Amino acid sequence: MKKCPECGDTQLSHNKAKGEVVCRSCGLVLEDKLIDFSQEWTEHDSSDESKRRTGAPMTYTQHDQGLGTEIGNSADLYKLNNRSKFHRLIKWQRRVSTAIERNLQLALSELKRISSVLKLSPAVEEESARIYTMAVQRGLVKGRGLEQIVAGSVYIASRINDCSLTMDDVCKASGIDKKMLGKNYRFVMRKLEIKLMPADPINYVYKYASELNLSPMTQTKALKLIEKIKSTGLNSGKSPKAIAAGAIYLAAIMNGEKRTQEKVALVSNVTEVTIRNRYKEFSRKLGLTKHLAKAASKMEA
DNA sequence: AAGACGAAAGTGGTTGA
DNA sequence: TCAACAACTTTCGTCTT
Repeated sequence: MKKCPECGDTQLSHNKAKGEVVCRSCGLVLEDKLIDFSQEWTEHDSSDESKRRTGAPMTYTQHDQGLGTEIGNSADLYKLNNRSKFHRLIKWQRRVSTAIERNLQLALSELKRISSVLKLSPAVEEESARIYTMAVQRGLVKGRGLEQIVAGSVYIASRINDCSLTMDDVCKASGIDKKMLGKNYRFVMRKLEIKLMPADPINYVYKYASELNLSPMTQTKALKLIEKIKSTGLNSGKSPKAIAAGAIYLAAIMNGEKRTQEKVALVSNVTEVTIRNRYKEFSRKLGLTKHLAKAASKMEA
C-alpha cells in the first residue's frame, strides 16, 4: 500500500480526469500525468456530443473566429439570484468588444445574407470572410461603407475559387452599383496585395452550355476551341465572358446544334454584336471558315 | 418574320506620360 | 491626373434565309 511521504497517510485519492494521485489529508500531489487506461470513447456519429474531443472548427465567418466567450442572456439568467451582477457583466462584454469586432459582426451578417442569395459554397464564404477581416484590420473600411467592402470581398473570393460569379451577380445580391464594386474590390486587392488571375473563360462554358441545353460533345468542342484561342493569344485583353460566348456559338454551329446569337447573348450577358465580333475573329484566325461552311451545308441537307 | 450583319456613337477600364 | 486606346454596349438600318 502506498503512503504519503509527507504525512504517512494511506488515504490516497485517484483523480482519473486530471491524471493525478492526491493525499486526502494533506493534499500533496503524489503523481501526476497518470495514463488513463480505461476505454476511450470518441464520437463516430453525432449521437452524443458529450464525447466530442474538439469544439467547433475555427472560422472567419464568426466575428471572433468562433473562439470568444459569450455571457449568455437567455432565460436561464433569470433563475439566478444575483441577476443584477450578470446584467453588469453583459454590459461590460458589450463595452469590451472593440470597434473592429462590432464592425465584423455587422459585416458578417451582411456576408451571410449575400451568401445565401448567391448560394455561395462554404469555402467561398469562408474566403470572403477572411479577406474582409484582413481589410478591417488594415483599416480599409474606414470611410468607405461596410457593404461595399463586403461585396468586394465576396467578388474577390469567388474569383479566387474559380466560380463563375460575375460582377453583375454580386451587384444584384448586394445592391451596390457596378462602378463602386469595381472600385472597391480593386482597392482591397491592391492594399492586401492579392494577385488575381484573369477569369478563365472555361468556367463560363459549363454554365452557358447547360443553360443552352447543348450536348456534352459541343461543350467539349467549345473547351477545345478555348484552348486553341488561349494558345494563340487571341484571348488577351478580351472579356472572358465574350470569349466563352463566342466559342460556344461557334462550337454549336460546328456540331449542328446551332443556337441563335440572341439566345447565347441572353445566357451570357454579352451583346450579340460582341458575340459576332468574337466568333468572326475566331473562325478567321483559327482557319475554321471551311469547317463552318461545311457545317452550314450539312444543316441545309 | 426571324436572324444575322455591321456602322456609328457612347461607356468604363487600362495604360503610359 | 489626364489623354489615348481597345473592348464592349446600345441603337438602328439593311441584308439573308
